[in-house]
Formats: sequence, structure tokens, C-alpha cells
Amino acid sequence: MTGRRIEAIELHRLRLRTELPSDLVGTLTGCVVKRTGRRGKYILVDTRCGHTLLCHLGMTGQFLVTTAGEPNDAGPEPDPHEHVVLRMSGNVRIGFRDPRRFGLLDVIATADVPTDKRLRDLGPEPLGDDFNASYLYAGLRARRAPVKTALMDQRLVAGLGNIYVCEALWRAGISPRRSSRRIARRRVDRLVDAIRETLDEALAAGGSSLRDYHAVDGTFGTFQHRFRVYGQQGSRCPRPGCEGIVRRIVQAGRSSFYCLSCQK
DNA sequence: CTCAGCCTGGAT
DNA sequence: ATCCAGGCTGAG
Repeated sequence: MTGRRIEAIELHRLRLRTELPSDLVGTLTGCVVKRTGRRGKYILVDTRCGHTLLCHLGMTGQFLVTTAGEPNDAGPEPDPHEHVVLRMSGNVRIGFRDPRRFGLLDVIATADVPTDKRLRDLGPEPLGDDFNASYLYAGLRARRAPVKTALMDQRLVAGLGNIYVCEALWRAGISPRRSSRRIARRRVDRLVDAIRETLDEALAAGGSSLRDYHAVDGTFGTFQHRFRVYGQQGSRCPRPGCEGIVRRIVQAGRSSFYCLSCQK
């Protein structure tokens, strides 16, 4: 998108999880994209017009970048789940597809990005320098929730979802049920490393394509083949020498997976 | 805090 | 037919 002009926008639906901004087409048409970025799970597209397109994929959202006029474009049957199409200069077609419509698209002033309600309370990026053991230890000490629930809270750390929290806790040898307040400092060091390593490994694998997720070029990630505990209930723990069984429990309405033996 | 709700679709 | 799903929010 960077450096390209938004020539036209097709709106095939008026709302996803929330209403699409009524002036989305009028505001963004003609704008040139200055840069793209990300904050937590939100994708940010800044334009030279001073408008920022704020995007969230929810659970099933996808962006697909193709060349206009190719078979995917204007096919005989329009995809009922492709809700928005951005027609960029240079024949670049960007489709936003989201079967469950839990995603979000909004337009805000670029100047308002730092104070936007959805972004301002996000915690540090887990791969950034300000996410470290001192920070996390203090943050966990201040909470009552189980560590699994705390790590899912985007205000503590931004961008971790159910899969990567489960995987990181396995890697750190910490039970998702453990109280946030009762994790020794040394184990928080290990947890920070585990979170970073889990994300690094998943990123290198192109993410986890369970069903809907794919990269913008349509290629699938492969990290789902390397889940140690996520979705592995009933299986033997993959840790060498560990004889434990992976269990599924529900915490704060979400499934957690962990080894009964090596996660304490 | 937990819960229901937003939606569709896949697995059992 | 029922349960489950990568996220988030407003209500209780």
C-alpha cells in the first residue's frame, strides 16, 4: 500500500463488528498511503491526507492483495464475505474479507491515534524493549487474575491472543491457573523469554493458519503444526522426559491448554 | 470477575 | 443438533 493512492473503495457491507464510518469512502478516496504500522492487534494505515485507517482482523478477518482484473477480481460470484475492497494505484487490489464479521475498520485523524480510546490503554509491545521482566513482574503482582487471564489483557501487554499465551506458558513451565501475584521473579524472567521466543518462532513460520488466517499474499502460516499444547488436550506433553497429559480448561470464557505435570 | 453477545462455519 | 472457534465489549 505504501506510496500508492487509494483510487476507489467498494463497500459491500455497512457494518462489521461495529458500523463502518459513513464517510469512509469520501474520506479516504484519493489519499496516498504514507506508511503502514501496527499497535497490538490493530493495523494502522496512515495517509498523506492526515487520515488513518484503523483495522482489526477479529478472529477471521483477512486482507488479500492481488492484481486488479485477475480471476479473484470481479469473478462470476462475488464473495459474500469480502466486505471492503480498496482499489490502489498500479492495479493493486486489496480485499478485506471476514466471515464472522468480528473485525473492525475505522478512520480516525492521524493526530488522534495516540489518544484513540482503542489504542491509548494498550500495554507495551511484547517484542519491544519496554516489555521486560521488571515491568511484567510489577504488572502481574498488581493483579488478582490467573496469569493466563492477565496475559490476555491487552492493557498489560499488547497483542497476545489465546494461542500464543497458552504456548508461552507451556514454554515457561507455568500453569495458566497460577495466580499472577504468586509467580517468582525468576520465573517471570523465563516467562518474558518464553513469550518472545514463541512469537519469534511463530512469526518465522508465517503465523498460525487454523482456518481463516493467511498472509496478505494468500500464503498460509505453518506454526499450527508446532503447537505444543494448544488444541492438544489428551495428548502427551511434548517436553522431553515429561510424562504429563495436556488438559483443556476454561478460564474467563476461553479455552486454556496446559500440561498437568510440567506447568506449575 | 464472569457472561452473553456480536456472527458464520466446521467438526462431531 | 450441539459444541467449538484466533477477540472484544457492555452489562451484571
